[in-house]
Amino acid sequence: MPDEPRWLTDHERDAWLALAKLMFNLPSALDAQLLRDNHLTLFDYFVLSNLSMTPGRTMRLSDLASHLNCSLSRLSNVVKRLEQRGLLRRAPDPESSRYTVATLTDAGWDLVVAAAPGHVAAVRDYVIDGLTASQIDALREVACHVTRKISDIPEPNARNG
Amino acid sequence: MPDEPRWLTDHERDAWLALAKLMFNLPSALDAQLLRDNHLTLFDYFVLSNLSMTPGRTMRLSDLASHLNCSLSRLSNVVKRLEQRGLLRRAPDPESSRYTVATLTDAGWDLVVAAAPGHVAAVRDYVIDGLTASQIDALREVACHVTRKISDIPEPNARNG
DNA sequence: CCGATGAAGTTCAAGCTTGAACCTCATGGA
DNA sequence: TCCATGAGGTTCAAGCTTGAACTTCATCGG
Repeated sequence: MPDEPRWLTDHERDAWLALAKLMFNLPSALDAQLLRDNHLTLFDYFVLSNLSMTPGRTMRLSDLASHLNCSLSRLSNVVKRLEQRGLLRRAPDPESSRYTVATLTDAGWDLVVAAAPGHVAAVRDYVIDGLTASQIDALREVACHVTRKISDIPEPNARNG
Repeated sequence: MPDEPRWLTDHERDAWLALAKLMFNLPSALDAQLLRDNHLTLFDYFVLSNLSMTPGRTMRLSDLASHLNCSLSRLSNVVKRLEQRGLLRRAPDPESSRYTVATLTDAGWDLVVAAAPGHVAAVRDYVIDGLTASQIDALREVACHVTRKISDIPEPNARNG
């Protein structure tokens, strides 16, 4: 427990609160568009989209999970539902029967193709359009900084000095 | 349906994917710290923190809900749990019996005071520290831009031109 | 060849969010 | 006075996420 915590300055707090608001509301805004127009959550879309960009439209579930930074448990549930809807198929990996691969079906491909324009338009509308090139640059830098810090997770409370 | 959607450039896509990763993972990282150290979710913390900064430590639920950009239904559930834990109390608003106000208890205040340093340290660690002043500025501008676009929601698909 | 270890994936219970239905209270019109 | 309207809140069912327990498969040591 530190003697005197380093509180945020006004400048920092404004930035943090704005980011927090974004973090709370952007996912549901993007979910809403995809659910309304394509009956997909953003997470579903990312799963299908990742498969669609892979040669063979096929990935191991464990690779997909680390790409998406999600638990295998969550992915397993989502993939099961997507399979029930006929958007992808699961099969044991022919190269090593201890993996499972997911393969996008034609219906899944068609759905990604149909959903992409609306989704990209929403991303443009909510995020990208209206920003200058240097703001987009700064956004990328800041977001990468944050995700790097998060995935490090060396030991949040390490204070052995 | 647009003839040819305006896909993202590489530059734009890098920024968007980084933001998406942040959006998916920062909430759980901050939740994890608060849950581990104070048995609070980030949303719980915001509720208590908002009350703690209000004169009288009291707010109407509907005001709280619009401050937090959340549904009244969600807030009602969360407030019920926080009340069961003795962190706040609900009561009809003395000024107009059709409102309900939530008031932070002493235990709730103590918990916010105890939780704040660790939470701020996590925000610093994951987000603020390591950014330059101009990056913090850009973060605020970009995040405000996004939240403004979201809360507008004039008509996502309006294309009557 | 056999058992131990560990990674990949599934399942289940518990908890949370959402949206719809519902209740209550205040206001406004007849 | 009485009913209609509508905002504030609550509740309930349905769906999703999480973490733990469990199964299966491959690798490694004896």
